[in-house]
Amino acid sequence: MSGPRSSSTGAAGGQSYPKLLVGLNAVILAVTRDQPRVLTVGPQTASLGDASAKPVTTSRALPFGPFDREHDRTLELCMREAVRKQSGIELGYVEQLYTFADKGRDPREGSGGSRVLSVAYLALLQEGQLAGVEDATWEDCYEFFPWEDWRGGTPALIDEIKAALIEWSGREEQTSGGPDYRERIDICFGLGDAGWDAYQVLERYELLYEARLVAEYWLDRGQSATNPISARLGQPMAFDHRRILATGLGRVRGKLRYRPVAFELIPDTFTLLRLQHAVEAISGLRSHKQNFRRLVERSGLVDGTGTREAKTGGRPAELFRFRRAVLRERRAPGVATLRPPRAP
Amino acid sequence: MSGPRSSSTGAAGGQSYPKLLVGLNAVILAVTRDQPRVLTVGPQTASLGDASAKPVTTSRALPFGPFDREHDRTLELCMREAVRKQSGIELGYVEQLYTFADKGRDPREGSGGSRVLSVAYLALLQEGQLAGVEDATWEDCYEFFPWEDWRGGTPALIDEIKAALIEWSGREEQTSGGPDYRERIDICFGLGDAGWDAYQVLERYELLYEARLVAEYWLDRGQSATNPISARLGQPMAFDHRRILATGLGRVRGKLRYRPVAFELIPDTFTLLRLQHAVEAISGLRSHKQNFRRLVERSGLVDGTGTREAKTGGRPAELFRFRRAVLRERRAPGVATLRPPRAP
DNA sequence: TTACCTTATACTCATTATGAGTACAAGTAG
DNA sequence: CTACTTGTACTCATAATGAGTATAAGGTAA
Repeated sequence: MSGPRSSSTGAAGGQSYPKLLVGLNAVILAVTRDQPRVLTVGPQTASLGDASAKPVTTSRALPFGPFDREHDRTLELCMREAVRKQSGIELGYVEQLYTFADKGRDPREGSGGSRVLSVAYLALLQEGQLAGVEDATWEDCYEFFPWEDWRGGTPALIDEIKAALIEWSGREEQTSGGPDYRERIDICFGLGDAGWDAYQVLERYELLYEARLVAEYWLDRGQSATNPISARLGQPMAFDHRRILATGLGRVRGKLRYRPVAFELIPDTFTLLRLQHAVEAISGLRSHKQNFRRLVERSGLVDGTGTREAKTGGRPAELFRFRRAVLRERRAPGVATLRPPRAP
Repeated sequence: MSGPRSSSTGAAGGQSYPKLLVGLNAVILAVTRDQPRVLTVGPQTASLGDASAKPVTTSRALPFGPFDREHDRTLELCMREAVRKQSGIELGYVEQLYTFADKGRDPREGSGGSRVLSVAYLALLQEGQLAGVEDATWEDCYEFFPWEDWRGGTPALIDEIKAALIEWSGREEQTSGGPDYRERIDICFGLGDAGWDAYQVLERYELLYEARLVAEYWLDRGQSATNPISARLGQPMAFDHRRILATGLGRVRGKLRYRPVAFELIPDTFTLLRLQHAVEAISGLRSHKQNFRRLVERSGLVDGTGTREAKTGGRPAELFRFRRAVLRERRAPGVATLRPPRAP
């Protein structure tokens, strides 16, 4: 691989701006068969430490592309174009997610000192628009974050994670007299009375990384994980893509609460159960069916179409449609509360 | 001003990444004397259209600096350092805001085709930590967004803005048979039953820009504003900095609702009224004093200190302190509801 | 056909949250 | 003392929420 040449410095307006490499990443989420999916490409060869070492793991990556400052008027357009080229998908709902530029985040930086800055975007795709995926595949989000799926109750993994984290924090405090990791552990994994906060996906991943439990910690250092739990903490992704995915998942979960983004994930016409399942898939939480219905209907976000779904094995459900006009009438609310049921 | 040289293209990992200029911006917010403030530098000379034209207006800019990929491990550290150098301020609470790279957003791009990408950060500063500002000044946020301050009831400006927007949308529809701007106007400025949504600062600014009402629309095109209302729509800022500030203000307002960020704006020890005033300053809305107190106390976010404030012209108020431990106990809530009082 | 399965939808009920007040407490200024 | 200021405690109606029970409307198997 040819290293990037030494960068020149552009002078503009009396300020000097060192140049660096700018790329784009896309976290493209969808829900199919009631599971949350993320579009991935690959397998990527994740190289160890510096670029000269030989590849070790193959893992999936998020779709990415260079930012083409010649042809693209905006970052978002460039990203849409890159995704279309890479996977054949035409994106709908898109928002900017985060910009990543930490040193060492991309092994392709090598030791040449070059730097890769990535602007990550989040996109939501309606089920039914998922055709035409070319060199990409849809993966279950919870393959990468098994501890984030609480739809079947508290995942068994959670206790193991807690134990491993507490053990780690104990060791840390002995050596460095370190900060109170205990508080962070409590907050992230809901040990106190706080309970589980679905929103904090990134905080949890970062804590697991710091605690050296996820595979990426070791991959980034050219080693392999020693702790037996690591193998059970989900698939690693290429580069820092699992961190980016965590950022994206956390973002949608948060937004579900106060913006009607759930409708970006389902077809234009849907039953309330389908809407509910989409929300549950993303949030990783179950909700009370009757109350969910009440919430959605009262919010004025949907219009009944009068038609009903055929052949469902039970009473046929009415089909609804998202009512855009609501945005004008009330403060556009979300359709999720994201609270796990409280203990009795 | 010397134009940037033509950029070279770095090849990494088989991908080619065109280089471009990367800068950082900081939206630094604080509350002093119950007013929301933003730290600005300048005056900047905003040049017209391309770089060769002569400057026309002097306006304030957000603190900025180049991203130094040699010395800075992360974007955030670089930004903290740049702010320290430019203003002497040591930042506390910081979060990444948005990355801006639209073509033409920075006149320094000139016609040479170079491109400036800025990563903007949001920082909140506690009152009392504001000393030592060197080449920078604190400006009232509402100098830039006079229509965003509803603490004294609906601003008179709002009706004028609505009228101007409706007039514009009418003209637009005639010429281009355009989309229904009316709906956007309704949503942004609360014409329907939706009422005012404090959160949508950016959406409103962008609508005003599109409608050619704010000065920047004309400055960006090397002309001066024709509509008489433009002069009353607040101070313009350099480049696209008013848009960045709008993004920042909208972000904090949103976050007030669901995270305890208000405490980042006030001293460690405070009366509830001071907390309330900080929230009101940022949100631009008044709240009911007794209910605000109830909300804050019940949320468990604060601890009384037993001591009380001296010499206040009335009954002395108890001093409180933010209770970090709450983060462990419950889902960390905000201390604002951001609803304007409903009409009776 | 009926019994029984499924899923959908309606309604109830207790608890809590919210918006809008009133009442009273504890200081200062005259 | 009285008037005025700001702080704090309560009340009360209404709305939102969590957790059920009951009933409706389709299927299929005996």
